[in-house]
Amino acid sequence: MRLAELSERSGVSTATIKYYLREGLLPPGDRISTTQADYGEEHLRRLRLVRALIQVGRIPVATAREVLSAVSDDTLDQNSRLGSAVGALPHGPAPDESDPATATARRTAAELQRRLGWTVPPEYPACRMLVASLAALVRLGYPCGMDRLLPYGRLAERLASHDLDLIEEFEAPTTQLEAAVALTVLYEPMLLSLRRMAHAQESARRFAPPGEAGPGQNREPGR
Amino acid sequence: MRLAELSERSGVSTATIKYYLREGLLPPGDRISTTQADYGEEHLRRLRLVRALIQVGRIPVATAREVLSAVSDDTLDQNSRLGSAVGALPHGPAPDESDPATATARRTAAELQRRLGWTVPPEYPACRMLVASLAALVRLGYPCGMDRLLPYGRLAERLASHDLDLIEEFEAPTTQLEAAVALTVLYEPMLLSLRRMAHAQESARRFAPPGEAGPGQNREPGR
DNA sequence: CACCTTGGATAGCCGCACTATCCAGCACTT
DNA sequence: AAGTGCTGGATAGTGCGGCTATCCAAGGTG
Repeated sequence: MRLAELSERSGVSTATIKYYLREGLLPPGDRISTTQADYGEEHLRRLRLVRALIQVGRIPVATAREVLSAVSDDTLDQNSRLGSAVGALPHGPAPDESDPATATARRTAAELQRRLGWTVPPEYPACRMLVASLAALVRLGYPCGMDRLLPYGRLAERLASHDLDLIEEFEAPTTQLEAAVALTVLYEPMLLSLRRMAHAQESARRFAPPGEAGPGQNREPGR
Repeated sequence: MRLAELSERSGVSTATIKYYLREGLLPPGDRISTTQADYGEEHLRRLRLVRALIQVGRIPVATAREVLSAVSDDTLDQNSRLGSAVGALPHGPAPDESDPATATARRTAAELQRRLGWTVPPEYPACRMLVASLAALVRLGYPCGMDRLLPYGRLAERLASHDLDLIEEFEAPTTQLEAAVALTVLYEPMLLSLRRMAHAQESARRFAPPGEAGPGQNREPGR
């Protein structure tokens, strides 16, 4: 199919598709002539994935390119590719080493891992992200003792186990990797929205006057 | 204290503090003379909160202003303030109504709520965010049946219950609201990093050759 | 009294994600 | 065979968000 059709079927403007092609998020189409190229179903799939990562997963364009190129990097084995892809995801600002709260947070994270029996190395991006988040809480004076963190950790373990079961259902290596990335990234907003909904629900249950039916009202959505 | 000292103690440049003052994220200091103002510990606390929301929670400046002004809006009762504050948080792009996947996602979300016994109204921002995430998964052809979603929902319930226990420990109404916002926003990156770490851990446990100790290696952190 | 700092206002910068304009080469109609 | 309208590629521009730099006059300081 031509660019215009790809655009129509995906709902993405031709200008934006050209931009993604330039940025290497989408492989170029098969050249038919000097001024014409052909795109297949595979391009459509990939484009939809890119859009989902960028719009729903809120991943920067440059990051999406890194993630996707790691997925299809056939110089690495399956495991390394997954590591590279997930490691390339954004993971927030680096912890501020000049802040004493960071040191506290690092100790807390290490202790948490010990209690959970985890062995994720501290330089792993997700681990740094954990330290940065904990440091922010410490700095604000909110308690984040083991009693708070352990339940979160155990729930995370159950989520992960559940996610990997799902991923193992895919057979083809690249499909499996794509699924791993898509599920890591796209389940994140889902998980967060479920948590916020559960907050609303539970807070209504606890605090609302008996007459009211649902959670409290909210203001207009931002975007 | 003066602006310079506030800057030094918070680690935020004076230029940025001035910017926050302009944007209404920080109340103005007590004017001592035409050219001098005095800031107290409360300003420092608030500034740290703002920084955490923006840097760790990745909330846009304009949104942070809305959230914080809702927290201290004394024309509303406690419950409405919480609703406004959480409702003002970013919740991603609106679902694309022209896409049939959105309709599917909406039905799935409704069914999920029914099965969980939740009654969060569909116009609630978190609910729209859920629909948008589900629609993206549907569009990509990934299954998201009840068997996948229910466990996530039940885990979210347990997280929420745990979070509200923590929030109830705060006494003063405004402190409690601040805590609610801070914990909603700042626990999100923590939860996501724990999930990613658990992925790494579990994936190493399942797939790594017996000799290896920890999860697979990753590339350099982005920021 | 000379000098330095402060807070306030304004304008500028940078990165990111697009978007608009041009252009020459096809391809399909008539 | 000639017009006409699309095609893909290149390049430059736009809008926004989050700062950052510069300037200024009024105060405080030694």
